[in-house]
Amino acid sequence: MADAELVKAPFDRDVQFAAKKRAVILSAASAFRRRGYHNTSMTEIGKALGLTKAALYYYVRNKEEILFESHLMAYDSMDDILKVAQADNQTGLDYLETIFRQFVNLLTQSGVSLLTDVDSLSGERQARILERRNDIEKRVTHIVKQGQDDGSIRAGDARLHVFFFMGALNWLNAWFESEGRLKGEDIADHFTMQLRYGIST
Amino acid sequence: MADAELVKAPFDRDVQFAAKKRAVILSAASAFRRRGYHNTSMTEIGKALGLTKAALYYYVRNKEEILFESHLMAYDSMDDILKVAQADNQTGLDYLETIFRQFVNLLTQSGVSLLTDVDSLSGERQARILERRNDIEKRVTHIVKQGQDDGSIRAGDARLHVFFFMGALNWLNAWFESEGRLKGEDIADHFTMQLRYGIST
DNA sequence: TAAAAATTCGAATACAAAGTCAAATTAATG
DNA sequence: CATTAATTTGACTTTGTATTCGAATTTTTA
Repeated sequence: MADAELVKAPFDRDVQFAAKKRAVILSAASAFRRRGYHNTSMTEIGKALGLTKAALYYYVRNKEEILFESHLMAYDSMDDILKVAQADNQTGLDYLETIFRQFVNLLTQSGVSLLTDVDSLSGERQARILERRNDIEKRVTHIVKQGQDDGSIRAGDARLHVFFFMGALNWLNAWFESEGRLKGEDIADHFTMQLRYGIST
Repeated sequence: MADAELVKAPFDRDVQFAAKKRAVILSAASAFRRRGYHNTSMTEIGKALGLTKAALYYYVRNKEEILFESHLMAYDSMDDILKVAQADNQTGLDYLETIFRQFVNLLTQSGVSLLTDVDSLSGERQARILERRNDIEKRVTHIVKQGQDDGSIRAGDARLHVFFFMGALNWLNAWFESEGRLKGEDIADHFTMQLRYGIST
C-alpha cells in the first residue's frame, strides 16, 4: 500500500506542489545565506529556478514566508538530529560530540542553510522562530550540564560553553562554500575535535 | 602647545564636526548590529541622536558610507589590538590569548560593533573591507602557526582553528547585550579559557 | 480532442525608505 | 548688533522592489 502511494507520488498534484515549494525555499535560503535576505530580490530567486518573479507567488504568500520557512527547515533538521537518543553508557561529552558533528554535516553537506536574520520577520513569526532557536539552545545546554554532572565536561557557565561552539557553527554557515578546497568531513573532524578539547575536563 | 590644541578643541569646528560624525557612525553601527543594516532606516538613526533624517546627510554622503565606516572602525580597533607586540619569552598560545581577550573586551565594553553585512556594500568598498578582514585573519592565523611551531598550540589546519574561535567572536557580537546579566569580563574569562583549552597541546 | 484545472507570465500598482533642496534656525565673529 | 557661516529642518522627489492581477500557456482529465 505504501509502495503504491510512493509510485503514484510523481502524479499526485499535492506532492508535486509541495516538492516545488520546497525547492523554492531551499534555493532562496541558500541565496539568503550567501548574500543576505534583503540583498536577494524575488526576481533573483525566481531566475535561479527558471521562473519569473510572479510565478513564485503561486507557491508562496510573500517573501517573508520564504524566510520563515527557511528558518523552520533548519530547525526541523536540528530537531531531528537531537532526536537521536543518548546511548546508555555514553558520556555527555561523547553525546554532545555526536550531535555537534551532525550539525556540522548538516550545514556542509545537506544544502540546508542556518540563517540568522530573525529581525526581518515580523511579530508572530519572529516569536515562533526565537522560540524554536531557544528550545534547541536549551536542549544542547542540557547535554552540556549532564556532561558536567558525569564529569566529562569542564565546569563553568553551561550557556557560555554552548554560545561559544554554537557561534562557531553559525559562522561556519556564513563562510563555507562547498566548492572550496575544504571538504565537509574534514571540517567536521576539526570542529568536533576543537569542541572536545575546548570543553572536556 | 599640544595642551593648547586640546583646550581649543571644543571650539574647533573641524573637531566638532568629526566628533559628531563619529557619533553618527557609532550609534548607527550599534543599531545595525542589533537589528541589521536593512532593518534600520535613516529616520531611526536620526531619531536615536535627536536629529531628523535630513540632518544626517550633513555628516554623511549616504547610508552605505555609514556601513562602510562602521566596518572600518571595528577593524581599526582590531588592528590597534594586534599592534601590541609579543613579549620575548611569550608562547604563541599566550600571545593569542592576550589578543583574543582584548577582542572580546572590545566587543563587550567599548561600544564598537563588529558587523558582518559585507554584501550591502558595493564594489570598491566591499573589496576594501574584505581586504581588511582578510588581513586580520591572516595575522591571527600567523600567531596560531607560530604557536604550533613553539609547541604551545595543537597541530592541524591553522585557518580552521582561527575560523572556530573567530566564529565564536562574531556570534558574541550578535547576541551580547550589555544590559544582560553576564558581565563583559566574565565572558572574556570564559571565552579565553575555552579558546585556550580548545587549541592548546 | 475538448473542457477544466494548474501553472506561468507581462504589465501595472503600491509602498517604504533613500536621497534632495530651498528655506529656517542657531551659533560664531567683527 | 549685524553679518556671515554652520547646522537643522519640512516637504518633496526618486528609486528599488515587493505584490497584484487578468490573461496566456501548459498540463491533466474525461
